[in-house]
Amino acid sequence: MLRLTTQRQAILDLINQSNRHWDADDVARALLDTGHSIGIATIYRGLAALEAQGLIESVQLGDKRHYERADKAHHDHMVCTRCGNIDEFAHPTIEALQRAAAAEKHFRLTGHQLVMFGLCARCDTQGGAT
Amino acid sequence: MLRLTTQRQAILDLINQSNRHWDADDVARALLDTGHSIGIATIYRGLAALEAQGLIESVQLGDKRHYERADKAHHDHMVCTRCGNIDEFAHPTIEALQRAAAAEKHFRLTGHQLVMFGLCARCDTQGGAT
DNA sequence: CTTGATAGTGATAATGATTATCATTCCTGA
DNA sequence: TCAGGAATGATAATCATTATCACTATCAAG
Ligand SMILES: [Mn+2]
Ligand SMILES: [Mn+2]
Ligand SMILES: [Zn+2]
Ligand SMILES: [Zn+2]
Repeated sequence: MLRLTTQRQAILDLINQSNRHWDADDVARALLDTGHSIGIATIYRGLAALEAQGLIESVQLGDKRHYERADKAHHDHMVCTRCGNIDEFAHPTIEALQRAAAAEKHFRLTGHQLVMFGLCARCDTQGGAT
Repeated sequence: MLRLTTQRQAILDLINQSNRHWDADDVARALLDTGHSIGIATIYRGLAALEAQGLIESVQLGDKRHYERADKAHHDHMVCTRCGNIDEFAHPTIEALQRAAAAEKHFRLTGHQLVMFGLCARCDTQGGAT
């Protein structure tokens, strides 16, 4: 049975009280900054345990796994390749077409991941060249 | 300037004469099996160099980068979580809707990656349970 | 044909995110 | 109170990929 320990509660609170996407290191830094003492291994285990319980969700972006609140409707992500910002979008029609594409190939779809890369509005406006 | 050395030619031939997706280790094993002697570092560099020239393309699947021929039209991937098989599909409407979703958020789209996970037709038919 | 500059190779060390170990501590239910 | 499972934290281990570095291949002069 999953124990909601002090450490796990701290991780969960941190994530639930925000609207962003956190990797393990983000969480570690934030908790240390707020006076918590928690080992990095515990953070990894805590994140995995919380996700297994459906209390948080995650996306694999590049080589890092990012965690976010689970109380949001399904959505996909747009990642700014300049500032790293992660925005979200939902598109029911795209989802439906995915199911159709899977069905057409007799593929039993269990999950998907759609990531769009590019420049967020802010980065696009500002720095064009290097 | 890019030199198409013996090693790089071997990598390129291997990939071009196949229809599958190769990670660095796949390439290493295949080349060793056919009598080639090539260091793993050279394979990584060769794959990167060939991709930079547009001679091959790659997809990041999980924690591994997979390379494939570049002479195919754009497509996305469906990965069987049981046997690891990677199938492909193209869906122009999904692509168009992605551009629309990006435009709506004033996001300058430069690339995307759509991966569907599930069971391929064969795995779905056969083993249901473990 | 010698150079010299530059690119490429291969063995191996280093990196960086994540997992595994393991001794220790915390909880919980009998 | 106590035994056993669950969790923690420090640290070692993994694993794909990169970086180093000494050495070799290529090529364009001179
Ligand atoms: Mn999100
Ligand atoms: Mn492909
Ligand atoms: Zn940005
Ligand atoms: Zn399969």
